[in-house]
Amino acid sequence: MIEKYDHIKIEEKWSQIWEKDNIYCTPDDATSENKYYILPQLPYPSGSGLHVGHAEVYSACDIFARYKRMKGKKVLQVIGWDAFGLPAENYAIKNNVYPKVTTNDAIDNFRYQIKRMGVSVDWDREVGSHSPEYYKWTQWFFLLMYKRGLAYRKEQQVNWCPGCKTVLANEQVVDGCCERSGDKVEQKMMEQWYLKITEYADRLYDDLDKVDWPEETIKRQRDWIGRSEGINISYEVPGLDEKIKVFTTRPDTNFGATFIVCAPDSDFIIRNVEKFSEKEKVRKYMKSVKNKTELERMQEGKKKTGVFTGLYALNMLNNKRIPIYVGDFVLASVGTGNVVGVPGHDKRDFEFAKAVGAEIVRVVVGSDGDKSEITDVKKVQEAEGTMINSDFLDGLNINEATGKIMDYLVEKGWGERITNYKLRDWSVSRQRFWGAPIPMVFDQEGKPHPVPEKDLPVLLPDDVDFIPTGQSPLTYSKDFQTGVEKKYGESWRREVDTLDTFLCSSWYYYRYLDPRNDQAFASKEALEKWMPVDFYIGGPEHVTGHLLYSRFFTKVLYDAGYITFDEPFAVHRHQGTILGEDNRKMSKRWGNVINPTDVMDRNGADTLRIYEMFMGPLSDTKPWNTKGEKGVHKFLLKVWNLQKKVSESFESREQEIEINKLIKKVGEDIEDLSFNTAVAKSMEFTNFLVVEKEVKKSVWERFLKILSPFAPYMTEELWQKGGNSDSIHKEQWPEYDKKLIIEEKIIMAVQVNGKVRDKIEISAGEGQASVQKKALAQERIKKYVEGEPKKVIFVKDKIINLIV
RNA sequence: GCCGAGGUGGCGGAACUGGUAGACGCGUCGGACUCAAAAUCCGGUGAGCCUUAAAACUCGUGAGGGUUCGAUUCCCUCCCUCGGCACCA
Repeated sequence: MIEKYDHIKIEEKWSQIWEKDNIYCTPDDATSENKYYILPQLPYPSGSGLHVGHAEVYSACDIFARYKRMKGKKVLQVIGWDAFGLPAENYAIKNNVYPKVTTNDAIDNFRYQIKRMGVSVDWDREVGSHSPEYYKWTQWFFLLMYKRGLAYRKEQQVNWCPGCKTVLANEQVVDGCCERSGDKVEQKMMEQWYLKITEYADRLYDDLDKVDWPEETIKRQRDWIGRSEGINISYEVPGLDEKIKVFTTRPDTNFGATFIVCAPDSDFIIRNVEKFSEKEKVRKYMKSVKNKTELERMQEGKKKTGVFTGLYALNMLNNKRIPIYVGDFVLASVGTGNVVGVPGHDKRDFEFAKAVGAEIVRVVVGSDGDKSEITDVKKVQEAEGTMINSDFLDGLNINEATGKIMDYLVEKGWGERITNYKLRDWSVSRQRFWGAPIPMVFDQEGKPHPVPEKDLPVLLPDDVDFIPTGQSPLTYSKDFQTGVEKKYGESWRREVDTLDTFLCSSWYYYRYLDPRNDQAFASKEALEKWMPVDFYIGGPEHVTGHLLYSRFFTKVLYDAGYITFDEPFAVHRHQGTILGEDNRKMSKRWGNVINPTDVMDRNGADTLRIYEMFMGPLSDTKPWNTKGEKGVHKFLLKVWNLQKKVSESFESREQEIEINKLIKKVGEDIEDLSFNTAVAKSMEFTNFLVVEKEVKKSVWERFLKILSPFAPYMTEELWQKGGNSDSIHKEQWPEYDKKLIIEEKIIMAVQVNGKVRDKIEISAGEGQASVQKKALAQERIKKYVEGEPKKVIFVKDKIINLIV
């Protein structure tokens, strides 16, 4: 009799042994050739503990890590904590507990759960972004940016969350609301620190060609950067001593331009409003727009409004005078803040033309050949087409015309080719406590100076009142300013804002390489050896935030000469969302939250790992099913019970063939991240062994090996029970024999007129003549085929199709 | 509105470069074990038609069309779901 499968006992036992033997430490003999760096996204240690979504990422990464190790790679697998951030601080405000305390509790809990899952992490390299040893380097990165002219202070309209009482980056505003609290985000003028990510827009856009990321992720990031190639055209404005400049990507339609519209807050308007003959109306309009709240703008939707300035611009292409308007559909921050209106070929321009009564001219004919007047929004022609009413452009298609007129405008000195971006500089100041202090000090005149590197880290003080006032809580800390005057000068003060936590997570993958280094964020040797990350799993929600920022940081490091590569993540994949059993997002509100600890309690860590992989493809959104979880447990039970059939003397060619096929299939599936089918095949194999009388020992041992990345605990137990004294996790991935997995007999479908009518057994590689003869001899085929078929389609080893 | 991903049994999902659709698991039905239940084990299970049963046949991968000996897979049109962006000129 074999003993019962007691997952609790087995898992506790091996956890301790593995930890004692430190079997998952990063190998010393790693080189840049044989290394493999696996990175699960840095988790935020929330108070509610590990989520099944985290467990999915760690399972996938760990299976991959274990597989790579067995294939001879020197694996670095690590974990750390994105420990600063708003939830801990909000909790502190409510319950008056210091964030450091709650955060460290949460980390302890996460660490315990991840260890219990059997994730083969090198715990000596654990990092937390809230430790001074870590944020010293976050501050160092800020100073590096500052030294390179990439960090600057500017007063500007910022996104302000009234709930969190802090500024947000564009990336943290979702549908006009704060992504954390859900409050409607307001616009506010504030002086803030910015990082000049826009300087890297082109490289961030182009270098996406170098990485192996999901196509849609690359596309989304490019859309976010929003590069558009166009031209700035300057038009003379009679009666004004300056020209008006507009940005357009469609200069080909310029013969159809009938007006210009400026944003109410564009530089041109602000500078010249006094000179407008209609200045009263314009001022009134500017004021009314300014008073509009975000909400009112939303409600008004796309309704176009505007007023005439009294000025005209001269379109030098056709010497037409075109009126200049002010309209709030034009955004000051885009292009030059002024647009040229071509109502026949841009819906927004059409709507504006209708609203103010401007002329509409057709200059492009689409594929439908329609040359009629454009009288309705539906007729606005924005697609490909051929130029008309456009002088020397007539007859060209719009792309040729665009090139030609750009050259012409540039040559005449009327225009300048320009690239425009949607990407804005990254606002990094936060009026919150629980973050890394910005390492700057202000002198008597309020001029900022960087804190010298030797004075880092600027420590977060303890004497802080968390009640949000809109001022950073650090403003009220005495400790924080203590000694500043002595160190830097009379009435010098520290910057009291903290850094956006996305700065902490923009470089964490470097710290793992050399986590205890106090001379550098990581040594040159470590960086050279381990980077770039070979495999990175993270959520799709970070495409335009974290992933973009990390790439930016890496490029800055590259330019500063610290590293020799300029993309951090060679391969990146996303995990999908795991829904509750009711197909809704897991939430306390719905009471449908599945807790990984409960799963491990009832069925074990191995079941948790395998079930999460078996649910479906990694990147899919998929619902949890507790019954399915049980099915996986049953599978492990079957494997467990097989141990009694293992026999050293038993021989079986069939088992030999099947295990060889399985080794091939599981290996390939892991490489493709098709963990679900790898599990399915292992189940099939188990079902096959269940009906066997005995199991050949070497087949059994190879099976345990390929199952070990998925079920590290049970396979270790069975491995050592079977007489092995060292860990199964130090074993190599078994090789398969190509000759053995070639099918000898094939069941071939016989089709008549494309419909399957029968199946015959043939030997592999059998020729057409022989197969056809067999097929025609079948009783069921005879029913359909009288005499010779008209035509026969034969694909070797696949199909025979008889056409009658 | 635009962009992206995707629609396969009762459910989660399989299916190589076009070649036996529905692997594997769940559920369900029937059986074994049991005084009984749970657990476990064995067998059936896309729909329809017919039926005591079996065989056979027909239909089936969101809808409609096309290419092909053959389409879940390729092409066109449309519908729906999810995700992203949202006056970006």
